[in-house]
Amino acid sequence: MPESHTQPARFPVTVDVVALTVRNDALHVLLITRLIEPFRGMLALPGGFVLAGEDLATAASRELAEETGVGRVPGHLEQLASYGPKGRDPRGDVLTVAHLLLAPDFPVLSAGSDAEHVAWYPVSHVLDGELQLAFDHERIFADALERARSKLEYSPLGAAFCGEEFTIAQLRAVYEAVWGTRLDPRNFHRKATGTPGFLEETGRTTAGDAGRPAALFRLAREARMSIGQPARAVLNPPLMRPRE
Amino acid sequence: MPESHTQPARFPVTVDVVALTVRNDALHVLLITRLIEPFRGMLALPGGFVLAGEDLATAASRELAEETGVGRVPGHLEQLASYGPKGRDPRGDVLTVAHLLLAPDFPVLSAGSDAEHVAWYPVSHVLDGELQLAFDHERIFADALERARSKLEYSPLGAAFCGEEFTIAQLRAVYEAVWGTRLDPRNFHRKATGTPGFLEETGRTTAGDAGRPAALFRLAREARMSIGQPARAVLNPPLMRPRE
DNA sequence: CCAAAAGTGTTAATGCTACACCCATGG
DNA sequence: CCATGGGTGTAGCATTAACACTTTTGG
Repeated sequence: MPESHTQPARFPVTVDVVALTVRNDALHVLLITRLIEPFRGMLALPGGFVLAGEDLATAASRELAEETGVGRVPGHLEQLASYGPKGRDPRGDVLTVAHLLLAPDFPVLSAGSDAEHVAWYPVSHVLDGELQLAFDHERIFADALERARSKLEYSPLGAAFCGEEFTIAQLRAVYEAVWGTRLDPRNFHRKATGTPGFLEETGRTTAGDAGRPAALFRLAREARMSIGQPARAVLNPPLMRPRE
Repeated sequence: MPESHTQPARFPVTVDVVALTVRNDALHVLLITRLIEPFRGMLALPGGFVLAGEDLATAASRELAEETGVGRVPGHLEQLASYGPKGRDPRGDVLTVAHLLLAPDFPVLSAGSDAEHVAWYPVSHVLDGELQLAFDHERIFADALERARSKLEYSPLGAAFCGEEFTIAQLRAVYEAVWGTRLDPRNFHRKATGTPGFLEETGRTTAGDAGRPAALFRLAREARMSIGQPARAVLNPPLMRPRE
């Protein structure tokens, strides 16, 4: 970090969050409707300016909490990448540090902070162009989706979409929704339960649904560290998504 | 990117680069010796402030070129992650966007820009604590190393450490240096040459060394896109590093 | 001819895919 | 007792790891 010849410029820095969840077996993304210019009336990723004395992860979860009206945002938050500062905001050069949240479905209290409408939207509607995003958020969203998809292969973070306890079928539904593929239930079951350090049996089972009750699992201790925290538990060999 | 209640703070933004290369079969990292406070006399990653109107990748390669005295920096440059802005620089809150460069061995012209000594250092000396880095650069370095190691598994970027043309043995030496493991030459050869879309035969061979001459290869067209550019060619199935 | 490095063949172990089959529950 | 989903067994295929062996050069 040596000094440059030129005066160091100072930039406004924002955090934007691509929050993903699975509801009704479909992947959804959290979007706000902008009520002010620029891009008034358009959809955008939730986010906001980093305040003085604040860290990136702090800013990201603060903004999310403010805009969704949730006390503490559940799930796994991680940094994605930074974009800019050149030419991505008509008002001037703004650097944004994008983040990725993988979360269980949680209700958003729409009139969160400053009258910006927040809601979950199906990812498919963004991908097929039916919903358009402001700024360069479409690109950030695409990068986030690719990151999420590849994370499921080699990390236990698929479970970040589930609650504390979940069945193998629920976990499989996550993989199918994120990857957009069908997976063989039997082979998935074997792979998920057979991977050391991934899942832990709770001993309890579901009841009330059709068919045989399913055993409930939770993330194993070592894997649980990586939800919300930077630790790196790894699935080895990876759970590979089918190619083309 | 909605407005916050508070006045948006403005931050100085730097780019830091973890430049890696393989020389003498050992992984090396490019470091500068700081000649000014803070951390005067200590080693640090090359980098500097992002200028007004500049993009992150531009700033990173500009700083690298300035500090090494090289016209155009060779190899593959990609963004790693952002750190800060809180509490990482004693002079105040500075956000840094770290980058990763995988490059063939190139000479650094030491009196590059503003009298900061630049040189390649063995990665092992940083890992074992013999060399200590300023700021939070030790952590950034660790993240970069892990990124480089995993990139070799599923991307063709190992070739970014080689020149235009290279033998399979040279490529294998890269993998061994980065991963710190030995690989079976025969199996590596088969895997490297047998992976579709990875390598392309040039038809030419080496001469003058001991033993049978080796065939020279270059990256296949589709894989070459990902050197220096954001494209994502993928090795599938991955070339896995041995675990523990 | 010998040493050295490049490159090929072969075999056993491992992991994955596909699918037959059994298990446990609700209606 | 049947439909529904949970869960296990197993055969065939692909990939890998280990290593014997052949090829092609320089000395």
